[in-house]
Amino acid sequence: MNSQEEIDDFVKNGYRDYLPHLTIDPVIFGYHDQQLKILLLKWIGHDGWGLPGGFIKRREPLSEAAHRILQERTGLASIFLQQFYVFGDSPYRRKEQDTSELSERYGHVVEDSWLFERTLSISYFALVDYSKVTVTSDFFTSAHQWCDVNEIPPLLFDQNEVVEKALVTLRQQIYHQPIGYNLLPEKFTLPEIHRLYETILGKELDQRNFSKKLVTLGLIKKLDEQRAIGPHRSPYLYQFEKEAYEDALKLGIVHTY
Amino acid sequence: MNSQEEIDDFVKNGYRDYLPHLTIDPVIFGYHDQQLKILLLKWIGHDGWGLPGGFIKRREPLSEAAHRILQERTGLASIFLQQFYVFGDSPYRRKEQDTSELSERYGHVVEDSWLFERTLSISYFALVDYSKVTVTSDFFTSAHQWCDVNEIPPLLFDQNEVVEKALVTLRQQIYHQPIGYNLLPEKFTLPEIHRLYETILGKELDQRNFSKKLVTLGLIKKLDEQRAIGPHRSPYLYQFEKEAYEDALKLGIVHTY
DNA sequence: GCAAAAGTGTTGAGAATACACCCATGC
DNA sequence: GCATGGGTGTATTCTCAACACTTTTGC
Repeated sequence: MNSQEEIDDFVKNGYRDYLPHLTIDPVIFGYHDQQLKILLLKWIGHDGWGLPGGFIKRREPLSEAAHRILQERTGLASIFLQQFYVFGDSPYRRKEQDTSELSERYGHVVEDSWLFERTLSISYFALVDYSKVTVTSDFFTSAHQWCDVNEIPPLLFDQNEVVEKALVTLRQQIYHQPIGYNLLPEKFTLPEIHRLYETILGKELDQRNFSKKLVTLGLIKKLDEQRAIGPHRSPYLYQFEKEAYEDALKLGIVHTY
Repeated sequence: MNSQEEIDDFVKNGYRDYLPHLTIDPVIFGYHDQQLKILLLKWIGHDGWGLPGGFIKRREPLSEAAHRILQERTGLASIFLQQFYVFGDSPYRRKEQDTSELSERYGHVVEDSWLFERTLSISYFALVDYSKVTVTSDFFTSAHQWCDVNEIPPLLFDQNEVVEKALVTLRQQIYHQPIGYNLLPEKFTLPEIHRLYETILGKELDQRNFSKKLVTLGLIKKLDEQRAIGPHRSPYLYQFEKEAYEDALKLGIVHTY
């Protein structure tokens, strides 16, 4: 959607293809090299940064919409993506915010559009390796950044609360969901997954206890291979045991953090 | 909303007051006398039973809408009510189901209405004392029942899945949320809360370990009073410590079940 | 005194925590 | 041989689970 006609049609008639009043706003966590960041976009018509987002097609299953929106924005498919809350306590319309920049870029004044209606936000969070992502911009977004989770600026609407809740949920589920799948190579070392968990949880984890726990729970499996990493001892390689995560989730096994 | 004009206006023009494509469908758990039930309604136009539900007003905060719908249906306010999931993977319209009974009761054929559009369901669960509830019917519902959670019949759409997920969530949160507040008197006995937890969890809990746990966690506090209960030893009274529940939730303290 | 319900403590097993030294590799 | 990072075991504490008898009350 980049030509002037397409945008024109979307602003005027998009509600024919998409459900109004509802957006999917994923908090996309990106991990790389011991840094945990989230993807923020600069939306036209707003000064600050905000979450990516998109609309649901009229006949599109919700979870499909979430994956589509993520893929359109990041190019990534088959990603861990989970719904965690609906934010809908703000009854205001977008129009009551600022529409002048949209009007300016759009070429003429936008008086009314389904885009300005009140929206409820169905929030998902996802985990990606941000070094592998090429963020796609569109007409409505003028910039993007990967922002460290400890340095989130004030965001649009109630989105700081959204991000906070996403982070809490992610941390709660880290031992129940196969969160590392997209962030580590298929075969990885203990130090790698250790750093990943420390980064996501934002605190230190005892090296020996950590590996004991993951192996005892059966979440990972030691392989009979090592990786050469230069002038140091060669670490063993491990693999995820996906079934164990699923069992853990079903049985409600719970761990301390 | 019971007069013919009101219903007429709602069917034709309700979308002016309410957001289309979205319903709030609370799973209302009712506890009384060691029984855990859910409220089911018979909706016109459908053979089977279904969950209660309602629409969100255009300028109404989401959580307010949830409480309003619960109150309209049960008469109860200030109830424990929590959002737990959005179900939206079915892309079908209601119209593709059966509208003949609505047409029949409505007096003439209903060809098209915003009511038949595809809806996503924002699901909440609530806990009430069903002996204190007077269920309110309306034009669209012809009967209601409190149905034991172990004997749920096939429900409309994907609502069996909704109920199942509500029950799992309730059981997971029973030690984190002040779930007993509306179900027990302000001062209650250990056997009372013990029976409540056993009923909700659907299994026996060791009497001694159970009370130790609740007291150790600081969730309840022993009072210096007893209650006379006839020809038996008088049990002590206890009170909830609401702050402890809130701390438990924040700190992510976790228990086995 | 008897029937019915409430109250109370201990033990053993398993899990979580805290903690420090030796090993492998490439230069 | 040395610098760097990886690997490994044990002792202590705490939490969970299992388990049975005595006390109170009203009749």
